[in-house]
Amino acid sequence: MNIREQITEKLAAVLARLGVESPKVSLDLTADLSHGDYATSVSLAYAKEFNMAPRALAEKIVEMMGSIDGVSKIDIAGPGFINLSVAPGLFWQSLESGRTEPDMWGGNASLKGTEIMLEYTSPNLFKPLHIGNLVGNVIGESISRLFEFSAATVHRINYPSDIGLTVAKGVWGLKKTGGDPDDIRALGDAYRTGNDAYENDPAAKEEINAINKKLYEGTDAELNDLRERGTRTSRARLAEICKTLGTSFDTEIFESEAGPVGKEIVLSHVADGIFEVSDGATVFKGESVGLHTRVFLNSAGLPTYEAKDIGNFELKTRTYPNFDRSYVVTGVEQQEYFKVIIAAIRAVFSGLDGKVLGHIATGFLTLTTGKMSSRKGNVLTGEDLLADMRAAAEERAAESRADNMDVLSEQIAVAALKFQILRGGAGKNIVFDRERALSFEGDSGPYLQYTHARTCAIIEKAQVVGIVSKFDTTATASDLVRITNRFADIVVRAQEELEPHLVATYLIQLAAAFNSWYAQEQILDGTEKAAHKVAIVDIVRQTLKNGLWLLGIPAPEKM
RNA sequence: GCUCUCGUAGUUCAAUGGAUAGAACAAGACUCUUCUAAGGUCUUGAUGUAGGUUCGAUUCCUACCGAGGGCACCA
Repeated sequence: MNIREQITEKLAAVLARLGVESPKVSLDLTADLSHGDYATSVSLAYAKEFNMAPRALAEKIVEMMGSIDGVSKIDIAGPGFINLSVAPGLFWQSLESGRTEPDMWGGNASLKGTEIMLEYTSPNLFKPLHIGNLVGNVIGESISRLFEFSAATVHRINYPSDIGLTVAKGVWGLKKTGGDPDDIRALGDAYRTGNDAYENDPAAKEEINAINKKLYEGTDAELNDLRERGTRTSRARLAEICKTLGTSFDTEIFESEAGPVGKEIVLSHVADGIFEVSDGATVFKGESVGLHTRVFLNSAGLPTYEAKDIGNFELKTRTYPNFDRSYVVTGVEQQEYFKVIIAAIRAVFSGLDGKVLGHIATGFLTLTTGKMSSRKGNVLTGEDLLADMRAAAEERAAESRADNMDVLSEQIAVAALKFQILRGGAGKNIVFDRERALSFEGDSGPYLQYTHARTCAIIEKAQVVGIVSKFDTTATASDLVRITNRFADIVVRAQEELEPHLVATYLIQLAAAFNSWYAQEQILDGTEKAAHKVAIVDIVRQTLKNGLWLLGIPAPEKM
């Protein structure tokens, strides 16, 4: 039992003795370190129930709690908060455990034995990676890692669209341009050609619709071949980008597979009334559960996106029948859509009681200025954005100490991009400021990387000088040490709330505290205190490293 | 029309119903003969409006104003 649980339990016991039935105990990390490490407002919350002044109740609670092992100080402050300070010895003990098992530092086992399916990224093949897909990838990957850091088994699932209008536009474009379907550039040009034609040329629109139909039927060998090859090319490109971004999927489910499966399931649940036929279409009436009606099979009998998602779910559960939770990460615009889909899934599939089915919404990414540096002058793609970051990073990387400039500039670019996406709440829209992201200053991914690289440099130098790092367990705990030790608490909350930004803001706080300390303190000062200070640097280094990993941001050792 | 998000310094973001609403950027002033200045130190500056619930509201409720999304055969 950790200190937090001990305090919570003791508080609950005291309240119970005072006569509160099933007391609610809040125990928070203090916002201000001068208030101690943990604070509770129970005395304010229960003051009225006891008809006592909050401070008087606080005094009574504190008196009844007596002393707690590992708590060095209990204060009553302000209107009646009870502030608790953790004994320094406990910090050193905790931080030391982080140095003994560095990869586990900050992690927990709260989801041990839990199997989680997480679907994210889900791009349209034949089309360059959209910014929305990129945002989904970044957030999905980070949430995956948060789960893994709580000892869950995570299955990363990609659900690419390999059939439908987008593909038809690309295939039409390939025929028109005569482009090589094995060449990613030709494929991009073909898609753009098809997309423009679809919007501006009515005749072409009809041809594309016809191609779409034929592709669904799968009867035209030439079209099938173009689709096949284009899909392969596009997937290869996607794999490269995912590698850069640090994602590796366990399973891919294609829209073309999900369609027929979903259609069959929908048809088999018309008789039992889950789906009904309305105006020739097969629909799910969401109104009964406060939602809206959606079409699952259109009047031509073809599966819509809705039915495909039913099929997708079926295919996922065939692969991972023992899952406990299933999440899909997509843009907020699909929030209402997924409420209906989840309701339909719960109606259709049995055995889902007690299982979590969730939709994680990500905000839109827009740019501050109207000027986008799109390569082709129209829409800024996820790839363009990454390339932009990369170009700027190369300039900085050239002045660095890194051994491999190419690797470093890519790492910096990924950090800059991901941090911008992960610094705010997951469902909030992201206003991407290119100038700021490219400056690599202030609160940013590269700032965190730089701080990490700085800690690495100190550790390396300490080794050269021959210092054996070791905590002085009699020392008092500085703010930096106390902040560092909060890592595990932050991780738990971020995982429970599915909010990577809690980790991001925490790391900024940690890095700022470290850099401030670093500026005042000579670490390798030649005294016996150096061993202690190096140990602190080492655990800060590990915290930054593990925290960056949670965000999916690489942590280079030299910059 | 119905419905879901969201309105916090000039800008971009924080604040699990709690203490003095935190950062960063921008502006200005300092700071590298000392372990990485992508750093550090200091100064200025904000809760859309009106009510309500509460010991306490940026947070919860209602209305209004403003921005964006969704609402049947597209994905």
